[in-house]
Amino acid sequence: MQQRGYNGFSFDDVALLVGIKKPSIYHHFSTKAELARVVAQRYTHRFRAALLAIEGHSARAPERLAGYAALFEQTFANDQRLCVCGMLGAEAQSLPPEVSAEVKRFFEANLAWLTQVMADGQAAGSLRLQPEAGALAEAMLCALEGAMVVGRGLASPRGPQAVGTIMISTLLA
Amino acid sequence: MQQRGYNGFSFDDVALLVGIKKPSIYHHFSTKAELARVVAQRYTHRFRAALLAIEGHSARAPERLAGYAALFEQTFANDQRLCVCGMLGAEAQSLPPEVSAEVKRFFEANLAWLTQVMADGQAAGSLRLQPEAGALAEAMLCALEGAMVVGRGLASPRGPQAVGTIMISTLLA
DNA sequence: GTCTATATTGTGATAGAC
DNA sequence: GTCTATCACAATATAGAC
Repeated sequence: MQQRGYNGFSFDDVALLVGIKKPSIYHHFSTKAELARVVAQRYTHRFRAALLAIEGHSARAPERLAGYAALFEQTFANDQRLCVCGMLGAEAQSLPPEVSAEVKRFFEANLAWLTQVMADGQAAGSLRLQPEAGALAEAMLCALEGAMVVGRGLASPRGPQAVGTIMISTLLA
Repeated sequence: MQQRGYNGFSFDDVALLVGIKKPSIYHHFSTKAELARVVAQRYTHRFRAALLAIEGHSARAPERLAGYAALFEQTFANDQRLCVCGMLGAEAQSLPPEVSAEVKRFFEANLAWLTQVMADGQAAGSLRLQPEAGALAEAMLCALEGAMVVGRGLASPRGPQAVGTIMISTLLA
């Protein structure tokens, strides 16, 4: 899904990848939509865990944002893989509703976390006060998701970390 | 292609859309890859024309950037359509080479134009001097492409114009 | 849990008439 | 330039044996 998208992968691809035959997949997932929904759900769950790890590791907002960008970089550095929900977000209009609903939850969780980080940074004096925290969060998320798409389109090794660094430098107080 | 992506649309969809039968399409495009390549090429060509129009209409960098963001907004406002090359960029790893090559040209042209606008703004004193113009251009492009993906994923009416406005306000001197 | 076999539909593409 | 008819194949999904 990260490499070819929901419409670009088939049960045959999955079967080849995990080493079982195509019909055996149906023992684990009833439909393709259900498989994609679970993948997106797990991805969001692991992403939330990574956000908690950043909070434990970094105290100040700029460092937390750098850690956040590093999450995207780790994904992209692995053969230019896209964020699962970035890829699915682009395909949202041709996705089963239960899958796009999961994608929506991912973005909402990211915006909520980023908004809190931005607000903390503003209160601590490390981040600029304008625009408001929610707007800064939106810009950061869009820039990183976009960096994966553009980096892939350019077939460029330059990934989200580079764009994240640029964004942070414009966000500092 | 803007709504469902390269892997998400078929010749049947196109036939229904333009009102001819599926095989008739082959009189105009020899393969699906060729059709996508031409669509991306035309899109890039029209986008270049729109950039020239912005130059003629706005003189200062901030206004030109607002006009640039408005281009993305116009696309997105029409039923949350994605930038053709943003959609194809996400799918790049499952695209025929001649199509992804066209996508690459689109992003290169955008970065070149944006970099010039940023450099002009820096020289005129309207835009911040750090980071360098090329980095500001990269951030702006990624933020706008990402805004379409995230906006779609969130099923939100909030589009690239809103994110563009946020970006510009962080870029002002 | 995994398999073989198969149903059913969709898809890119071609042949050849008009 | 468009059509009907058709091909070859790939897709999601099911039936039923082991």
